[in-house]
Amino acid sequence: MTEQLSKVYDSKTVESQVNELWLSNSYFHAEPSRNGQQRKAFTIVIPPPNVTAPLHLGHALNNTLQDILIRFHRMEQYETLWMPGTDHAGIATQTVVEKRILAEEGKRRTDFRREEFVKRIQAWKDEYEATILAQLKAMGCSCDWQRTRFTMDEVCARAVRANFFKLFKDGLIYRGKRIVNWDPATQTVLADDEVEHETIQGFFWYLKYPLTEPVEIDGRRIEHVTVATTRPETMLGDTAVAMNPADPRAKYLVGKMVRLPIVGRVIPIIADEHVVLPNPQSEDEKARFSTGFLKVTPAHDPDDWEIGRRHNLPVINIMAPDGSISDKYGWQDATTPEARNLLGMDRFEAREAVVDWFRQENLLEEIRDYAHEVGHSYRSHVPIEPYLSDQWYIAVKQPIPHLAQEFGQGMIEGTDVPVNSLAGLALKPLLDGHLRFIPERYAKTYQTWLENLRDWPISRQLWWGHRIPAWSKSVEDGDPIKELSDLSEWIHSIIAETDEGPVTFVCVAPEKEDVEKSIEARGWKRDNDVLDTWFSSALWPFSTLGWPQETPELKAFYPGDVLCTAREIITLWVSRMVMMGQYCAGDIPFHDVYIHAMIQDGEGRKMSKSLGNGIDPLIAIDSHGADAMRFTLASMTTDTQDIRIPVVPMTLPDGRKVNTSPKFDVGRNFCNKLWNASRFAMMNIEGLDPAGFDAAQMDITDRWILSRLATTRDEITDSLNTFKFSEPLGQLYHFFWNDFCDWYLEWIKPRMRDDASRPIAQNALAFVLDATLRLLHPFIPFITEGIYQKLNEMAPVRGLKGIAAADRAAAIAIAQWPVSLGALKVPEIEEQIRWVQEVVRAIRDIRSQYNLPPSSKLTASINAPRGMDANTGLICQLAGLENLQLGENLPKPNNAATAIVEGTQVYVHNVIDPQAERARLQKQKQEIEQAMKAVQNKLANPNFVVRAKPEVVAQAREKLQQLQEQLRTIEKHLRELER
RNA sequence: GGGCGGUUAGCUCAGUUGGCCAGAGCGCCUGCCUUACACGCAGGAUGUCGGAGGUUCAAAUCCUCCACCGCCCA
Repeated sequence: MTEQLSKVYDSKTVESQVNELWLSNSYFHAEPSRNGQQRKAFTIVIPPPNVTAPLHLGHALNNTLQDILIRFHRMEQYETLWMPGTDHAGIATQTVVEKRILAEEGKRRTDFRREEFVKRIQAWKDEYEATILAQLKAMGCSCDWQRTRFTMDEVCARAVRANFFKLFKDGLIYRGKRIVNWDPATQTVLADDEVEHETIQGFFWYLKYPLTEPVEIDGRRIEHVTVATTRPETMLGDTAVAMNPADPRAKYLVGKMVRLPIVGRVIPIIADEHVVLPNPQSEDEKARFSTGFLKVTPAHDPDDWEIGRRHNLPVINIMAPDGSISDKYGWQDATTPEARNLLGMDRFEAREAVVDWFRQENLLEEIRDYAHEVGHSYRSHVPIEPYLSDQWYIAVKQPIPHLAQEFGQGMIEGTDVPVNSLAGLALKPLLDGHLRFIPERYAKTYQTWLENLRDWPISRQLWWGHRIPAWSKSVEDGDPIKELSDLSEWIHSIIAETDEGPVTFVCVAPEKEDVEKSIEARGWKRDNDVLDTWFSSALWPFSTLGWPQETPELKAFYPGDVLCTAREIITLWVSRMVMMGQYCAGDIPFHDVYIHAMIQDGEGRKMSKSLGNGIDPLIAIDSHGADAMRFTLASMTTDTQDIRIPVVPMTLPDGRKVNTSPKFDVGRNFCNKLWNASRFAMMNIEGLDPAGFDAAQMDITDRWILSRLATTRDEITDSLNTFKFSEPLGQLYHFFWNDFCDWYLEWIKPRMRDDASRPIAQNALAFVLDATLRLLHPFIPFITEGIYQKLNEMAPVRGLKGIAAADRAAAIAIAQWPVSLGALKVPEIEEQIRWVQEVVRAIRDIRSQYNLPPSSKLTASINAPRGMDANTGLICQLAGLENLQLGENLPKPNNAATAIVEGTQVYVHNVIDPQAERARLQKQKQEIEQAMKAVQNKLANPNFVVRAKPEVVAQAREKLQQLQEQLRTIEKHLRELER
């Protein structure tokens, strides 16, 4: 005798056994050679989690959804690849390691040699990579683990080098001086989208700048102009004061000079339309706060940089990269004692010192409160400093001539984006409908971002990342590139203007270490910076498959199918993958982008470390099971953009305080129910003989459950094909819990004790259980696999001879998705059983209201049309009747409670409580009257009868008729009670 | 500032192109340890569909305005 399922469902045991089974059999390994005429490929690349920290609940959601799609397609017999891996997350990882080393050892990054420090980060990466991969496995993710990649491993590094060289060769990479978003804490530049904007309660300081000579305006003697600023310390770098030419004072002041306080620099007043005219009544806050005079600091403000360029102003950088005031980076006239006093101060210290100085000198006119948005580093969270620096850029709107043939040329209509530019390569597929977002609304985010895209700064002043493969030598005597003529085949060069004068940069082709060595031997120096993390992430869909080599994997699995990610990633990552996919691999990396919701706590707040409201997926798995967590997450996934998961604190046996959520109970209860129903089923299919099945001998409940199964199967298949997750789970929940457990299993019990009906029931039961497990498997893989394995032992063959087949797979993970069971759908049977259920419910209701215990057997009769009497047994069984008569025009016995079920009357005999019965009937009467009133009002409205669709009117009339009939019956019963 | 989303039962959410008395799960109330399951079974109660206008025979659903909450982008 085969051992039955254990009495209690224990998620931990099941999960570890099943993981062992899956991994030892490599069921998730995708093989390019299997992909061919018979099998289509289905590919998803994982959004590689950052090695910065363990996965959180958002990752759990993200990966659950991907796994559902992957398992569904694998069961549909696609050659399915889910490419796993992790991201080095340059700045984020370096920052956490720096923080930890500072906290634990009191050392800073600069106390280490570069290689040493990178080694320390590498160790961190190794630890977290292992943690993350283990977490994914614990969640049941069916990734192709043998292909696990890391954005900085050799394979990915090769792709990065190849792409950089390709871009360089195409002239898309250049060196530029720009005002960048500078993070003084981590001392690196940030891309626009790495800057977080926060509203800060700050001030506008009004500073008086003395004119070198007083000016008379309308008889008033003007000795100074007042500028307003939120960053007073930057005044040290002012090189002009600007005013709007439309300002009436402009004609007197433009061209005059002011003496810059503290520094003593004499700077001009210039006219520029950028300056906002003052207007105290304006809607525009800027106008209300404006004095009409704008201090211009080209080195420390992007707008001022533009003004500076228009007016050819000097650019004076007064800050060191760490944000302190310094005369070592371009500030040459810091000669006054006041100015020298500020050197070395932090920017915020300097701000106070400058304001103090103005106050003491009576040059501080006013201070006004001002709430404004200040950019903060998304990593270090310190305010961003607009900072002038030399960086590497990618030209995203520059046409690429050699791509014109394949992708076309000219501007995309209504934009300034050339079709054959990088931005165009990403935008066009969306406009052409080849790239689709689900939900659709997110396409707009993508589109708007690409249409307004600026060049992409790709260099980062970090040690952790792909070091930029560019070498430089300054252009002192002649052209240094000449000395490399022997290597010209392997290098490309550009000349750029830098702080130190013109410099030649060369980029070396990938895998040419000898060339690198050779040029270094000739005095060329490699760039110290690394590439933006997104540069390597952009290549992920094909770097992981071996690009630039033409590997079998690349041929079989590129382009992929779906990308599943969060919405804040659309611009950072999705767009760049499409861009580079087109540019490098000649096609978009996926055709569907599924954007999932963000998980919030019960109050609608983002889960975060600082709020302490996060839930660790491993805790959820520990307390409820991985399947339960997945079930809950998937069931909450509709197309809204947030999902709220109430968070409650919990203390573990070991004393740790952690968070969990009662929401996971939903999933756990479902799994428990599934386990027990399966256990019950298997107790009853022992000794099942497939040959003993005869479709002709099935009873109506078999036909009904098969029909429901077939319907459910089709609904779920459609839902999954349209990226719905909550809906199919709801359908499965209803089918399994209500149809299968509440009704079918109850009806089947007596048949299992009867030798004649047992073989039929057993086969039907085994088949339905098998199919149900398959349909559930993508959502709750562990438990379904665990039960399936047992089912394979108990009943190795489970087809229904002559009407339905079930393939015999060694594991449900690779078993076939149930094929269409359309022939088993019988609407008339579903309708009949629905009526039976209604009758049973009506009798149970009476039983409950009269407090008749379940053990008491009742007698009932039903006024039913002909043909329903076949089902009396089903009703008796589940309504607890010992006697039931069905017939037309049966009289209502005395002392019977009555119920009306869709035009038929149900009498439960010998219920002797006239008062209670009267109350019941009165209540029903009221309900019916209320409903009638609504319908009558409608029909009384001539406009309704004339204008509404005829079928709607007919429906209403029919409804009214039914209600009238019901009312008459109730009234009759009420009258009878009076006697 | 621009864009997007949300506001439906105590909680978390469904509600297709307007059309039966607005649904589910949890929670709540009543009764049950009915030999698969008390993480269960049976039954029950619960809604001014954020507010105000409008369109329509008919609005949770369409339009306008407002309020509040949230996210993304600058």
